Amino acid sequence: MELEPLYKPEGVEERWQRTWEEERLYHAEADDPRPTYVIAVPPPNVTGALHMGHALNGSIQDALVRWHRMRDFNALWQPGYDHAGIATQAVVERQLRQEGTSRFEIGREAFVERVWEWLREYGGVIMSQFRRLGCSLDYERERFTMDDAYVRAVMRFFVHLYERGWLYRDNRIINWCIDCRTSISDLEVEHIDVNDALTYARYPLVNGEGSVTIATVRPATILADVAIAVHPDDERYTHLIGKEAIVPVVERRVPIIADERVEPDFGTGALKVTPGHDPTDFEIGRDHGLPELTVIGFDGRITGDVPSGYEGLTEDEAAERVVAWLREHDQLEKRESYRHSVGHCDRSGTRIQPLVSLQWWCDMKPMAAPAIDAIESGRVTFHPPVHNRVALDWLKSIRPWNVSRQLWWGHQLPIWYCLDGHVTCAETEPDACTECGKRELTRDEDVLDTWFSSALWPFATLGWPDDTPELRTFYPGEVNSTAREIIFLWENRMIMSGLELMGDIPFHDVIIHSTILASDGRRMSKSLGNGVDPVELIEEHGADATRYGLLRISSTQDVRFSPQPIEEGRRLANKLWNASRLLLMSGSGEVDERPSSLEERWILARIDATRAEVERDFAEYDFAHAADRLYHLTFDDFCDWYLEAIKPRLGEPDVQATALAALERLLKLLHPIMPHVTEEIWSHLPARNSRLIVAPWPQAAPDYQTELNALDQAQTAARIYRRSGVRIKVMGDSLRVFEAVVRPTDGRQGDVDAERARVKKEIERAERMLANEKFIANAADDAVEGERLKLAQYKAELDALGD
RNA sequence: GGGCGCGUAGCUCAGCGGGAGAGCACUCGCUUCACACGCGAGGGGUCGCUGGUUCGAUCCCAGCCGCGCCCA
Repeated sequence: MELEPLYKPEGVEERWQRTWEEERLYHAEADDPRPTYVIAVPPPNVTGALHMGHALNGSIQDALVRWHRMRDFNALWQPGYDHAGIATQAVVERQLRQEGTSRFEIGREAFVERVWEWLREYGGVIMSQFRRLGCSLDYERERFTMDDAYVRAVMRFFVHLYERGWLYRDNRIINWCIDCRTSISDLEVEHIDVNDALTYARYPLVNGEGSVTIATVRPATILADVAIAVHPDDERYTHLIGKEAIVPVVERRVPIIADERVEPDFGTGALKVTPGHDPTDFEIGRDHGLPELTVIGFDGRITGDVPSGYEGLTEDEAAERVVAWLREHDQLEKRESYRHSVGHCDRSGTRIQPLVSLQWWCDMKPMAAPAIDAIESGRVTFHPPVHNRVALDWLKSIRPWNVSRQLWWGHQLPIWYCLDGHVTCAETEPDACTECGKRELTRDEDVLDTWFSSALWPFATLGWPDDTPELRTFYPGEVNSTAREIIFLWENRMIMSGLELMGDIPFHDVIIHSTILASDGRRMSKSLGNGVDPVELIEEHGADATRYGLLRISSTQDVRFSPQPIEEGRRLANKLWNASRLLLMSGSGEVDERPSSLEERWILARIDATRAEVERDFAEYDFAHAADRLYHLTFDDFCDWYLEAIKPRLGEPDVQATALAALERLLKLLHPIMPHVTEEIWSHLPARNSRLIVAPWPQAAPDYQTELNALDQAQTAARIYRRSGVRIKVMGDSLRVFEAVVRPTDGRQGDVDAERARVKKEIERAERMLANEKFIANAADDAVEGERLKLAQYKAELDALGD
């Protein structure tokens, strides 16, 4: 058989990817009677390209899916995309801008059509990149959150929540992004430290009784002040509670109130209350029945009932004018520099403008309660387990969710208003107002938060709300795997919606994988330009090597990217390839376990022990250790010991057959991590007409377990000989293995005394420990036993050195 | 402000109560008929610092010093 001495993944990998998909080996059927194993891929953004997080997460999920497929599960890995409302709309709006037009000029219908056009041309590249990584997603089942069927599920969900009374329209404070021109949820706000100025302003008390000084980072919002608040226990201000102060510039009389949310240590301890433009102030305002004035509009400019000259200014311009006013009126106490954390839009990076706006809100508390119970009872478990608490903390302090977005791309709210302002909520366009029967209805212009639809992913992709065979077979799934920042955005919401709509959790285990940082220790980001493109890694090293390398570093903590583990994967693929070459080129015709010698029983025992360990690793989602074990099994045990030991007998049919059987076991263990090279080698095995991807995972082989230490003598002899040239006494099979592997040369003179001295030192150490009465008395039994065992081994070694 | 995590070999990281590990890098020796993307040998670490618990601490506890993340 002719095989290249260097394994080249290019071509081979694509060929198997095509074959697997064409032979529908990725596909799962709903009427398959076997137990199911289901993972729904976290739907990537339809506009995006594969990044390192996707690649790692894909490697993790594919390893699990392939492993279960081999273990005879009906394994479904559900693919698809979300529509990424803000991101997609932004891309198309930019295109329109370049054409000199805008969405407002072409209108909503034409705009949405443009988005679809854009998606047809440029959208959805990630699935082809997942294919190139070897991910065995069931591509026939690709779903999109804007599919007609999916839209229907979203509408059903909305109406369901509305009928439950959990959806309501209210003027509340929102996170407004001036660039995206929409509200965003709390979770899409990123807090960044910025340098600001803290302005101390004196507010005179009514009736000339002095003044109270407040500190603010946003002087422009003084225009919307409606109160001064102090902490009820703050003795400096107790005498002021109940009195009134006069807001600068606008000369408004406002009450001085007491509220525990005021931080006495911040600034002067007196807080200007601006419910219209600050989340905490908004809460205080609601509790105290204060008005909610807004003076900054959706364009970020001053608006509303403000003194002349302010309207139309930017916030900074207005702030300057306010400060000038304070200075002129001797009400400016001081300004000092101040560094603090400020909310920014995580898409555009723009500073968030909190403002009060009429939006649709979802009361999350009723849905959070069952989700809390699911996690606390262990029905849903996060891995690593620290994240259980992270998820629970968020659920327990959950706040109303602003679900409407001022966009055109997405799921338009199924809400219609009649001329009298009555609200009709229906899955499809109603004929008339349900309250007054008027037939003239206007649909709410807003669309839903993208995550509102993503929350339905584990069951909407399976056909919900219809009662489909897929839904009955594949829900609930087993696992969801994602990045840390997605815990609240997605995992918690899927758990909530699954429990609410399906009456069951969507999955049992949530894997939170590590974040792969750039080599400088910072997050990979487009703006920093420090990212590494996984597609380039695949092209350079192969998908197998990339998968191996990513899994190898997928520890529980964040890890800096380095190409070394991927190169390690490439070497592993090459090693495996060459080990197979050796066996295949020796002209074997059979694959059968017929172990007759020490080293044959030993390698089968080693492979089987590793099988058990890898199973445990996979079950614990510890892919780094699984990869490491398989690397050392291949290099050290299989190649350096077993293959070297049998080389002199490779011409014997039984030896060949056993070796191929051992190789077959090894290939199976490696397949979930390195599917391509293993399938390629598998295809070269004699009489092969099946595929490794669906080959049965090796069964436990208890027969071999007794041989795990069989090579100890030969290995000890090899270690000593290679280091010092000293040959110790070895007999029987061990001697034969020693000679085959080490190939000792005659006449090499070793320093026996030095070796004896080294072993004696070890013996002394062990004897010293065992002579310590407190050690014997206090240490665990197996610790003591371990020392006795080591002592015995060293004594035997000394004996073999010819004492 | 609240919470979580991390500081172990030059680099990237395992280990987390009983003799300091892996891969890469480095040094030396091998073109041995599967593989030089290989084989063998080796150098290199007061396991952030200071205390404490323990027969025994890289591992547990407390404090400190650095670094990072999440939430508000």
